[in-house]
Amino acid sequence: MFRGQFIHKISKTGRISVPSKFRDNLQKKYKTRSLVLSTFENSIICYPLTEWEKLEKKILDLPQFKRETIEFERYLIGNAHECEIDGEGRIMVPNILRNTFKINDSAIFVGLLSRFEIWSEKDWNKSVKTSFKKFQNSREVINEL
Amino acid sequence: MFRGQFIHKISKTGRISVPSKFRDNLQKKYKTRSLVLSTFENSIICYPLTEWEKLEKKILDLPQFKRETIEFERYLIGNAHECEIDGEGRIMVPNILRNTFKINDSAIFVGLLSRFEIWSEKDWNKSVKTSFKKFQNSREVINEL
DNA sequence: GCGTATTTTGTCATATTTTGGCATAATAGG
DNA sequence: CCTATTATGCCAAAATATGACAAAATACGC
Repeated sequence: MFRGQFIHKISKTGRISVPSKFRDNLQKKYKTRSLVLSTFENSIICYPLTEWEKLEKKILDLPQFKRETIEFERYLIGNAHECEIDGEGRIMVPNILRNTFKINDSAIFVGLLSRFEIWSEKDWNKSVKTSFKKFQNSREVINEL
Repeated sequence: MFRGQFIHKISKTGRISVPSKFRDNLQKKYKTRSLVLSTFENSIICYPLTEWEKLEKKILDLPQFKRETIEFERYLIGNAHECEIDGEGRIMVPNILRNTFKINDSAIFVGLLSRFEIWSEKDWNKSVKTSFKKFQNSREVINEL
C-alpha cells in the first residue's frame, strides 16, 4: 500500500525520484515498474500501470455516448501519461503536467493506498491548512470504521 | 493493552525507543514488530501494523473518486508511515511527522488501549491543563459504561 | 540499600537512497 | 539533412537510514 508523504527535488528537465518505499510496493504488490500519471483536482495522480488498466476496463463498460462518461474520459484519460521508472528510481514528469500544477523545485508525494499523488509544495501546504477540517467533515461519513 | 505514560529522548536523527511495555504488548497481543504512525489532532497516533491493515481494508472499499474518501485518505493515509522496531527497541519517526508536531528533544508516549500517541512535551503539558475539564464533559456523553 | 538485570541512550561504521552532473542518444523542427 | 532541443543512461557526491556495540540510566529482587 502507498502511504505517507515524501518531499523530493525535481530537476530542471522534470526528473524526480519516486520514494523508495513506493518503488518497493510497486514491485512487490503490483509487479510493475511503470506508472500512469494524470490530473486530478490540484495534483498529479499516479497509478501502478496494472491498477490503471483495471480502471480503464471499468470505464469501457460505461455507456460511451453519455455526457458524463465523455467528460470523465477527457479529463482522466486525456491527461494520462505512462512513465517508466529508470535505473536510479526516477521518472520523467511530462511537461504538460508539470506546467499545469507548477511543479518546479520540490514536489510532495502523498500515498493513498492503491495510488498516490504528486503536489507542488505550495498547493500542498495550502491544502494541508484545511485538511484537518475536511477530515473532520469526512469523518462523519466514515463513522463506522 | 497500551496504558500509561512514558517520556523518552529522541535523537537528532529522529530515533526513539518505544516503551518496553508497549513492545511486549505489541508482540504478544498483535504479533508484530511494526507500527503505523500518522497524524491525529495534536499528536502522532500509533497503530500496530496488523490493526492498521484492518482499517485500510475498509477504506479500500470506499468509492475512490468520492470527495469524502479522498479527503479522509489524504489526511489519515497521507500521513501514515510504517515503522519497524529495531533490535534495540527503537523506531525512526519520519521527519515530516516530527516537524509537524515539533518533537525535538523529548516525547511523551500515551497508551490508549488498542493504540497509543506520541506527543511533544510542550503540547502534552498544554493538553493536560484542560484534560480534566474535557473529561467532565465527555463523561456526560459516555453513558453506557 | 546493594547487586544484578533490563531498558534506554549515544556513537560510530556501513548501507541505502536521493541528487546533481555530464555524455550520449533520440526526436522534432526548419 | 542538419541543428536545436529534449530525453536517457551512467557515474559519483551528498544526504539519510540502518545496524551494531557499548555506556548510562533505571527497575527489580533480595
